[in-house]
This record gives sequence, structure tokens and C-alpha cells, in this order.
Amino acid sequence: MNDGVSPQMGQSLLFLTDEQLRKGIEAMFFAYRGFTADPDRILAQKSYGRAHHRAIHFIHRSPGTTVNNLLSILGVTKQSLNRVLRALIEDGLVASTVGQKDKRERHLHLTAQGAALERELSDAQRDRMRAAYRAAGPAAVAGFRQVLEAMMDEETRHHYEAMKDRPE
Amino acid sequence: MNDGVSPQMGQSLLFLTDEQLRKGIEAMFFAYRGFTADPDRILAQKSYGRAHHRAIHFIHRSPGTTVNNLLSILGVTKQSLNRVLRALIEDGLVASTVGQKDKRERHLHLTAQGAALERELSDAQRDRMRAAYRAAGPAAVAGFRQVLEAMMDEETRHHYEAMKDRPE
DNA sequence: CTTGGAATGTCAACAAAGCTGACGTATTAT
DNA sequence: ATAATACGTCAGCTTTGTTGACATTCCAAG
Repeated sequence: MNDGVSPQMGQSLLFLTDEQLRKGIEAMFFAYRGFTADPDRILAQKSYGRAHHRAIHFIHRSPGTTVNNLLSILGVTKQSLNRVLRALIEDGLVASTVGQKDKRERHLHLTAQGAALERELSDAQRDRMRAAYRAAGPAAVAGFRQVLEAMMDEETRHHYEAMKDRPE
Repeated sequence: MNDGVSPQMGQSLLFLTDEQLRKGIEAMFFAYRGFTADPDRILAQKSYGRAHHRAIHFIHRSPGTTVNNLLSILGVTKQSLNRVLRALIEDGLVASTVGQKDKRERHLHLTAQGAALERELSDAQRDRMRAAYRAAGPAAVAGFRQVLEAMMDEETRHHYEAMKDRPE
């Protein structure tokens, strides 16, 4: 299994062994459970699911986004998103307004109520992330982000990058 | 929002800002899609799903494991696992044998066919992981693993650690 | 001005994968 | 003997994804 790596970097390539890769894969699997655990608990009380969380998160991040844009960020079908969105709109967490320039489009915003839930969810998720970051330290965090970014699909990374530098 | 960090480490705590945490959260979400994308494609062809992949993975990792043990690793109900397991046994990918010492237990193994699918799936998943590792470098990989481990629930981390140092 | 295509919404039907609750059976432990 | 454990299974429900079909609204190009 030659890796096509230049010979002058004869330094430890042990981090690329199948064993190391397997640990990374399992770490990813187990960590994702923790990542979603706290929001999941909050959502269950309100009889929402992860799909609602994701919609709320990205509407918060990109206020006024269109349904189509949200669709491509989330990578699901419009039917699937629509079901979630309908519930959030009916419950008064999300406001959908017809576009001025293009009236076919709907622009999505969080209501005060929606923003409140967003805060509750992201507070919980951030708490765990903060604890993990603090335990691991800044250098580890930089590496964490680097590896995750390298793991994304091309198209996905574009969405990620586009969202990256927007101010809070 | 005081963090209770000792004052002598007046160094940059900027990596703990909400902005940084949010990026980590989004990176985790987007990266997980990439993480599962390649196996998902293979599984879809064979009309299996992620649940089958997980069962196959951990049976491969812990040959002869009992149903109960697998249950606690995967964190699902026995009914949910049973559905998946039944399909894999019927299709001849997994062998279930009655325990010798305790005959109530079933010990699970991959058949040759099951091992073949396991290899196909983990090859695909490892390829992406390897590319990400190589792009990021060994230091980043160490950080990646540190943060992920710190993100796990206590109980989950035990499973992870228990599996960690077993030879391939 | 008409017409084609894009954006959206909605209906129906289905599947994967999780859940609860109940029950049966074999086996082991007390 | 009885209780607890390990496993399997039936039934029913939920969330979240999928296709496919179809209507509406609207922009833009001919």
C-alpha cells in the first residue's frame, strides 16, 4: 500500500496506519453522539427533532435565506424540509415572507420565540463544545477543525466556508 | 461570562469565543456528512443502511461479542438492533452461535461474506479519513482525536477506550 | 403577450431506523 | 423452586428521509 509520499519526508507516517484511521473513525462515531445529545434532550421535551434544530440553526445564521438555499445547505429534499418548516411556522418559531424582488421566493426568519429556542439549543451544544475545547487546548482545536474541514465534500465545504466569516 | 480560568494563563482564550465554538459545531455537522457519504453509497446498492454498517463494524472489531454488549456499544434498543441483525444473519453476513459457558448468550461473528462487505465499507471510509489526515498532518490529527474524545459522554468514552488498543 | 422554466408548496406513498410495551423461552443464579 | 438474565419477537408508533405527481406563482425570453 504505497502512499505516493515523497521519500524525503521519511518522518513518522505512523499516523496514517489503518489502526490510527480506525480510531479516528470510531472517535467520530462516538463523539457525534455526544455532540447531539444535549440538544436532543431539549428537543424531545418540545416534541421536535434534529431536523428542526438544523433548520433553526441555519435560519439563525442566515436570516432571510430562501427555502432553496436552506435546502442545499441541509442537503435534503424540499418535501422533507417543508414538513419541518411547516411545523415551525405554524408554531410561530419561524416567519416566512414573500420576496420583494422575486415573489416566488420565501425568506425565512426566526421569530422572537424561535430565537429563544435557538439560544437554548446552541447554549447547550456550545457548553459541551466549550468544555471539550478547554480540555484539549487551542492547538488541538486548530487540528480538530483542520481535519474536519479536510473530511468534507467539496460542495459542502463551500457552504461551510461561506458561513464561516459572517459575524455573529 | 467568567470562565473560572486561573488568571496566570492570560494567554489567548480567543479559541473559546462563541464564534469559534459555532464554527466547530458547524464543522462537526458538515464533516459528518462526508464521513458517512462513501459507505452510504455502497450500502444503498446492497439495500442496507447505516445501522447495518455499525453492526458490521463492531462485530468485526469484537468478534464473538454478545448481543447485549453490542447493544450497549451502539446505544439502541434490542428491537432496533434485532431487526438489523436478523437481516444480516439471514443474508449470511453474520453468524450467531449459542454460548458454551452461558447458553443464553449469542456470540456474533462475521462470515467470509460479511468480512468482505466490512472491508469494502471500511476501505471506503478509511480512504477519505486518510486523505483528511494527510492533508492536515500528524499534529492536527492528534488534536482532532483529543477534542473528539473530550466531546464524548462518560459511558461512551469507556466503550471507545475499551476498543482503543485492541490489535487489528 | 404568451409561453417556458424556475421556485415553491402539497398530496400520497413508502422506507429506514429509532422508540415503547408486552410476552415467551431458555438458561443461569439465588 | 423461584427470580433474574439474555435473547427474540409481535405490534404499533414516530421522525426523517425518499420518489413521483401536480398546481401555483412568477420571471424572463421570444
